[in-house]
Amino acid sequence: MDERKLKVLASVVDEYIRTGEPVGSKAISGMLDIKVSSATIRNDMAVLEQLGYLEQPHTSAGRIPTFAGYRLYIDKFVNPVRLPEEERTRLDNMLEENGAFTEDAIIQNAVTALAELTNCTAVASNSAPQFSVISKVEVIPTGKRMYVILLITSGGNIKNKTCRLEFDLSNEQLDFFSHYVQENLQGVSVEEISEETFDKMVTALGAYMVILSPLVKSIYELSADLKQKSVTFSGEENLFSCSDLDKDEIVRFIEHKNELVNMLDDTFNGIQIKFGQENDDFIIGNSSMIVSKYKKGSKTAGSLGIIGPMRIDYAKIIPYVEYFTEKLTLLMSDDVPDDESNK
Amino acid sequence: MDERKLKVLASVVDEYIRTGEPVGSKAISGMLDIKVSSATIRNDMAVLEQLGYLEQPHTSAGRIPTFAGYRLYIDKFVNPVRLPEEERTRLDNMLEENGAFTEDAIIQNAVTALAELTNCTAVASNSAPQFSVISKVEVIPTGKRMYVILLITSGGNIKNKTCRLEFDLSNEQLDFFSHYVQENLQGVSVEEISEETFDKMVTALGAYMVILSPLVKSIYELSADLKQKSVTFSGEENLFSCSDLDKDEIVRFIEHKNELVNMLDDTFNGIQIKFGQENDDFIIGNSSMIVSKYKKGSKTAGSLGIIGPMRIDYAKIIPYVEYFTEKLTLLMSDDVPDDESNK
DNA sequence: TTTAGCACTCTCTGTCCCCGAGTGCTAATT
DNA sequence: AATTAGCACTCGGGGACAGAGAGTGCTAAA
Repeated sequence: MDERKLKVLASVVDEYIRTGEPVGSKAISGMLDIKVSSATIRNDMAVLEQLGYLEQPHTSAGRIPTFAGYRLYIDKFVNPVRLPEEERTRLDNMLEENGAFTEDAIIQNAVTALAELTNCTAVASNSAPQFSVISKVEVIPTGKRMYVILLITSGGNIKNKTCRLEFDLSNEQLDFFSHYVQENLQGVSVEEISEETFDKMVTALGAYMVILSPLVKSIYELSADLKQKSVTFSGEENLFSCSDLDKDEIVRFIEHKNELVNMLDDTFNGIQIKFGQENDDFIIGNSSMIVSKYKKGSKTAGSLGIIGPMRIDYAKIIPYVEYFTEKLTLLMSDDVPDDESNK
Repeated sequence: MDERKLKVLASVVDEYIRTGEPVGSKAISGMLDIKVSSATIRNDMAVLEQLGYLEQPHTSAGRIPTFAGYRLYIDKFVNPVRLPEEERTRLDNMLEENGAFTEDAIIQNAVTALAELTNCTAVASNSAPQFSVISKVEVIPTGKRMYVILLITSGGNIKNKTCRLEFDLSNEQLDFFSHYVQENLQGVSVEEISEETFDKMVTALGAYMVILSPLVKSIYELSADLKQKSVTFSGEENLFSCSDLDKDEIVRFIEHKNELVNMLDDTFNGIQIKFGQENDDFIIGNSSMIVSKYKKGSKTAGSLGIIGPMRIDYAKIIPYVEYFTEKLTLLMSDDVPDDESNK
């Protein structure tokens, strides 16, 4: 593969990203550093087409990049810049806006910021709660036979659930139950909680289970919630302003957006770029997803990235995604409340 | 206004709702119970146009209803049916799905159900928390200098906020503060909480404020949250499948959906139907909003309804909105946790 | 290997024209 | 006075057609 042919490919992609129109040989010959005629470019483009990097919408039109063309372009020609220092501190501030001390809030901030910065749809998966430790369990009576169960993790995630009992609960019984769950759940990592944990609990509670089962069930559900990967979105509207994307596909995508969880984490480390092929069911054709993973301690805790058109300024966006995931990794690992100093 | 002319108007609206095409005189003459020629209908339609109930997209097309035409049609011809008993119990179940004991959860269920049933976008405003009583305030230490403030209302609304102190807090200080806020906020209605409440608190805490101010600030923010009207949406995607609505307007609407709060409650009691005029900025042209209010006790607590195309089956949807708001009024007023029986 | 030249292809745009649906008006009918 | 039949008219939509323009592939020369 010729040096010049690569440059031609790059120019086609650049120009196509800029204008959205198929690019002709004449336009290219005018913008290359080396001076060659349009006929030469035509020959090169024919070869690039043969190799599968370019295609023609119809005979008398210019060329547009194929998936493979974009891929090669990104590999060879996109050099993400390092964000300048002042931009970094600006982003840091965005992440910590509104006193975001909890993992959820930080991720929410990251997703919101990313959507704003890129004018794309930003998305993050988060299974960090799974790698946290339960730092608090509270059973709070709030009314006649009504209780709120509160679970707080070392990452600052807070989950609550209201439940109603079938029978009255005496203060002693409540104390007994509260102590039991505190003893047996506080300090336990979310990962470790299993069916067994609850089997044990049921056994330990014995005859009390008749009364307490809604409470136990709620705790069970909350802990299941914590184990669940969650997905956060921001800027879904932005998709609609990309003329390249099919509105109906966008709607379908938004309706099924939660199914994205699985594919989000299905990546290697580092920046990943995926294209929306036409045959993928709930992914938008001509869309591009730029994601990277973040960690909590040594474990991958989730992914963060954007979804936009394939015709997008990769060089500008990649650094943002990179920086945010780096930063999330830091914040997840260091900046979480330190639970050994609990009261 | 002639009896027959009214029937003509009704037929035009019916037919236009069914087909989405302008309706001609011939079609009408074939579907009226009285036998009249198309020429007669033409004369009637000309009058109806003069009166502002119908309009013509262009000279050689049929007529379509104007806003006034729809309005008259709804007033005179839409007789909402009473939902059959089995449908009512089905809806009741939808409202209580997933053990929805809290106001928020019930409203969420109502909105979701309404969106599903009608294939429209459902929306609800909720200022019920404002009319509740604070039933619990908890200050929960969760880590080094980290605390969670928890506010629970009699309606079962739960709000929490994590905050970080600048200085260490001793157990005694924490107890003191916890007791102070419990004494002074529990049992107080959310409405009554004001700047004064916090002025008093600041005075009472005196020198402690240096340490405690983040906690006080958090409580302040949480109580402000409770006072705030919130809006809940469901089924935004559904708007996109109405061919009558402009996609760009839908996007603009979704981007600004929170601004709907104000206009939502700006209605009389009972079913209200509003049309999206073209000049309204963030409202979708050709859209129709069917809303009704629900109460908590004697006070209006919010509105519930749907947004869809003007060409919609009013007779079918109105009963749903009516039933849900009736039901919400019941649930808000009776079915909330009863706070005088707190532990 | 590159380039100039040329014939060719295909889309896009505008024009023209006709068809059909629906109208308004007039004159006749009930 | 109200209704109807009849008729000329209007307007949008769709198909056919032509010309312009952009871009190509190929050939032959540099």
